[in-house]
Amino acid sequence: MVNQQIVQIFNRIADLLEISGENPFRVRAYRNAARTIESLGRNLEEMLKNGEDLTSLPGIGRDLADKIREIVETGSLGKLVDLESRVPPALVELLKVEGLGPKRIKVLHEQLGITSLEELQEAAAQGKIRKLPGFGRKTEELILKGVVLAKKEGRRFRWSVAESYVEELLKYIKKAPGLEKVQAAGSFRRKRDTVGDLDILVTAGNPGVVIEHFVRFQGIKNVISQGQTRSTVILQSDLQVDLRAVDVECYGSALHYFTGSKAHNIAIRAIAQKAGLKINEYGIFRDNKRMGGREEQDIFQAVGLPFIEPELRENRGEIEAARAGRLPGLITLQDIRGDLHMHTTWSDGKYTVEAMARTAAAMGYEYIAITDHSKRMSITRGLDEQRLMEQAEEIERVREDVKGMAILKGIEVDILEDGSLDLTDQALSTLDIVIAAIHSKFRLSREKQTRRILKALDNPYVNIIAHPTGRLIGEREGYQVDMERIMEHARENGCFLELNAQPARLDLNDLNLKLAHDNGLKVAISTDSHNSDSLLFMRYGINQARRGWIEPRDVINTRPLDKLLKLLKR
DNA sequence: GCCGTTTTCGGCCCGACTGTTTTCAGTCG
Repeated sequence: MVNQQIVQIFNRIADLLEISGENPFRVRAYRNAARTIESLGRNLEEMLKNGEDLTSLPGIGRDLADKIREIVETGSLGKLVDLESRVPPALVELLKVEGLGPKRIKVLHEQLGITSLEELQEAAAQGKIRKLPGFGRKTEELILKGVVLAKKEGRRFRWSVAESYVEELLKYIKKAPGLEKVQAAGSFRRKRDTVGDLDILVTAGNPGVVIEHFVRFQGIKNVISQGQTRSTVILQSDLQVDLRAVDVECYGSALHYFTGSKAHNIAIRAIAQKAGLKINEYGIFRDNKRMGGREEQDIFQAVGLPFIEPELRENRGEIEAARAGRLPGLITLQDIRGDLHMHTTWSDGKYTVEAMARTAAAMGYEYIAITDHSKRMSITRGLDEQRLMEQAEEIERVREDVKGMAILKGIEVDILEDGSLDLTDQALSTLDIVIAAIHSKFRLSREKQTRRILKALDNPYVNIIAHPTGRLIGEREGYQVDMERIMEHARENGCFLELNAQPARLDLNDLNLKLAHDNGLKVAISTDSHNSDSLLFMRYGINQARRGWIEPRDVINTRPLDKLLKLLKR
């Protein structure tokens, strides 16, 4: 929590400094520090308590370390209070308007006294803005449109949703005359759980023709810009799409550049710079002589590094790991041997045990676990001890019918408010696998919620904690827990955490997965399927796992059945 | 405000697009 608070304060300071026309590099320093903290995976408050030196963190020097200490100790920051007293805080929201940066906001504020989106909209509607120096009719129109978008700003699309747009768009773009290559880059290629906009890279003999074709896509609401090598449009869904066209000779360098992340690119370029090289989207240059850039690999080669998978490119240690020859061998879909979390008609699933087993067999799995809800989840017709026994009989029958598929008897048992479980130990003892999950009382304090899960982990039959933070992407924050403590306790008890592969959950997230990877805690990647189609959600889980540096050995359901069963015996 | 096996000062990624300029500033990614 403290980390997130610090991230917010630093980003806010950066915004305020930017508007007041401060040195842009100082602004960047605050943003860099915020990004470092965001992807830290460790609690700054605890680091301070342990007497650790925060200036060893990248982008954090003496000054920012002191400011972090001030926030931890007092809950606020004098510098922010001071800035907010000098700059109207509402001006910050004007930065969200497309086309408005610090300079123009300054003019709008000084000349027209504008301090909020509403006032901006009013001034634009009254035609006051076009009269300002450096502004004109077009800018005013852009602002009017931008204000509307800014008011619903912050919207990100789940990766799985973005994927459907990408498929449709690529299919259309491929019809462009003279098109050579087309590839979605950006956060989509890095497989982030959410995508803010789409970056699409093309190569073509005549890029102008491809861009002409692109802006005529029927799903477009608004064309923001259209040039010879790039174009930006807004789709009906408000998803922004940036198309960039380069020569095929530049494909590799452009792909690296447009894949990002920004932080990763900056770090790579800094290395190149020290070696006397210049890297941009057109290639690698030494003294204006082009050294390569046709393949993405050329970029890494130029800075003396092995290829780094797109999912790792967040400047979260991948460059150091690459240099040390310690990049993870990332998991792939082919490594998965079974699915350990799914529901059937016994609770809120739509398909029978047999139907799920047959679909899993067709996918080439060796095993599945049937894990319906327990009785507390009455809305799902959760199982009590009696129905659990009846289900066991059915599972045994299906085992006979579906040869070659091991069907584990399991449960997704509710963790009650006090950390006890919703079924008796006697009932749990009859099962092959026990997944415990929180479905109620999301708003307990961090301490209580943590203890609740720690206690569940102490039950001798629990193997896995399902969707460990309970977040629903874009809908609900996760519940507050001390993830480091939970992971430590899980590891000590021979338990595992789940990476729930539902596209709306993807819980654990990438940072927590990396924490698990770094601490030697194994995870289960499971689809939590409620119908047989969603067994295919496994690939979303794999995407997320790769972002979290997860290797096959970090995952229990990459094991053959006998090894898996050993792991499930605590 | 950060950073340094060329540097403790003087750098900090860099090019495209737009609009309002008459040669470029502002913004964006």
